[in-house]
Amino acid sequence: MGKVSGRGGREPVAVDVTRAGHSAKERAYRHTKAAILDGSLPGGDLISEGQVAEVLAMSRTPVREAFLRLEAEGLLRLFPKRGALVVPVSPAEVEAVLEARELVEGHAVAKLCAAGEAERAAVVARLRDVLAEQRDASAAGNEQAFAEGDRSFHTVLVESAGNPILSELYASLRDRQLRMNLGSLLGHGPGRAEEILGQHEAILAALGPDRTSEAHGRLSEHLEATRTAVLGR
Amino acid sequence: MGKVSGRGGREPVAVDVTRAGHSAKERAYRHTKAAILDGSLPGGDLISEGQVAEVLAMSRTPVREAFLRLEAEGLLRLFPKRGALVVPVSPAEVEAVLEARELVEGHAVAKLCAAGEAERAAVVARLRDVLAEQRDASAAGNEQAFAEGDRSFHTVLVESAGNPILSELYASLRDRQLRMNLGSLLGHGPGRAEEILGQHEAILAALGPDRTSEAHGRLSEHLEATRTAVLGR
DNA sequence: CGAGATCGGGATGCATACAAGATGCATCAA
DNA sequence: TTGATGCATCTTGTATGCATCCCGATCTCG
Repeated sequence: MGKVSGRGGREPVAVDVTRAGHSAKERAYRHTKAAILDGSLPGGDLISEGQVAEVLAMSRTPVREAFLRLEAEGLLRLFPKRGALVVPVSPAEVEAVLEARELVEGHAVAKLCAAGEAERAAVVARLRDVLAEQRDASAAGNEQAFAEGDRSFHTVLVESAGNPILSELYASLRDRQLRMNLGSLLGHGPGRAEEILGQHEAILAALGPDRTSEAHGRLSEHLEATRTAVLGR
Repeated sequence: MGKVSGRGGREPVAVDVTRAGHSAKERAYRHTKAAILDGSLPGGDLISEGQVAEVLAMSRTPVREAFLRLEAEGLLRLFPKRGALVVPVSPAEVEAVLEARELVEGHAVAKLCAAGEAERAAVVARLRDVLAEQRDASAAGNEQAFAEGDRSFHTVLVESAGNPILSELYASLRDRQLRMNLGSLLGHGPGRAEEILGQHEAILAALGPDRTSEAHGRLSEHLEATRTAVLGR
């Protein structure tokens, strides 16, 4: 294991566990995706395989595959012989993403409400843990950790439904929304964090048998707040 | 897939693979996808880029990209340095697909019930057209046309919600389910076709304001029938 | 006889080469 | 001045070569 390739020095060989992070394709994918999500590559930009390949010191081949994958995720749009367009975030897309989110999360919530006592308790426990972490992050003023906690909360919720297809879709939705939050999540003050925490708690508190519609309502309120926050109000 | 506008409707398929003029990548994609969906490549098979490339008389590069795309759609699973596994259809996947379908279609139905009179009437008119075609196909014993009509019916329904993300997901779900229907849709007699037509009519008839739960119920019944049919009962 | 080393075939991962489409601009004719 | 045309250049599409990796069959040794 850990053979140094014949060409020039590569990165240090780390543990070879399932963490497939050091294939060129993966690096190209992560790099480009990160650049799109954090706003380094603004929507509307036209980028080329060659650019990225040069920056990452690799050939166009892995970059090409990364682009293809990003197109499937809806972050890039490939134009034949012209280049790759960083899909701009439109209000319509914001709406579509939030609608899909509400649909998927609402389904998970409903399923959870209808689930057996034991299973629901287990999920609720995990949600409480995440919520506690998020509360700590908020208190510490750690925006990054807070955002991750937010993602975890919703992800745990969705995955409790046990449907891989919906989970995967949801992950993609979150990624897309990340781009939209750029100016809004960071721009709003600490009051926003408190609001989010409160809404998460409300959802959590409403999880229970025969309370489906209540839980769904709380979720809708939460996403509605997100909507107004993202749309810049 | 299949744009309804533009080129003529009933066309002898089976040519689109050999049709030059499309890119090699596209040909590789269609060829492989068709082979998976129609059962020529059974689930569990391990195929290689080289095989397909040789059959289609092209290099591995476009085939590689087609494989990547098919993996994103959940039809292939790529193993590093090993090959591409045609994902076998498991009961769990059937369940996941049907659950997701019900979620998306149910959402569309609910939205349609809540929509304005004019818009709903327009969609209903289109659905009636499709249903009529499907009825004709059934009467003519044209399995192929009947299946296409079925697909159209549900697709029109979903697209009426106006959410591209959900529409795209739905298309992918239909593709996956196509594989599951191989032995079931064709195996069942004409009684099944009548049943499907009746359920489509029932859904159509239940579309209206304040009838959301009724329409949803009809839809659930329809999908439940599909479930038992697909699962071999 | 069994367990580990070894070797060969097959497949992928990536780099590189080449061809062709698309675009913008300078040039030229009317 | 204006519009058409040809060219330089950028970018992708595809082919091909090589290195690497994985797996199974065989061989060797205890």
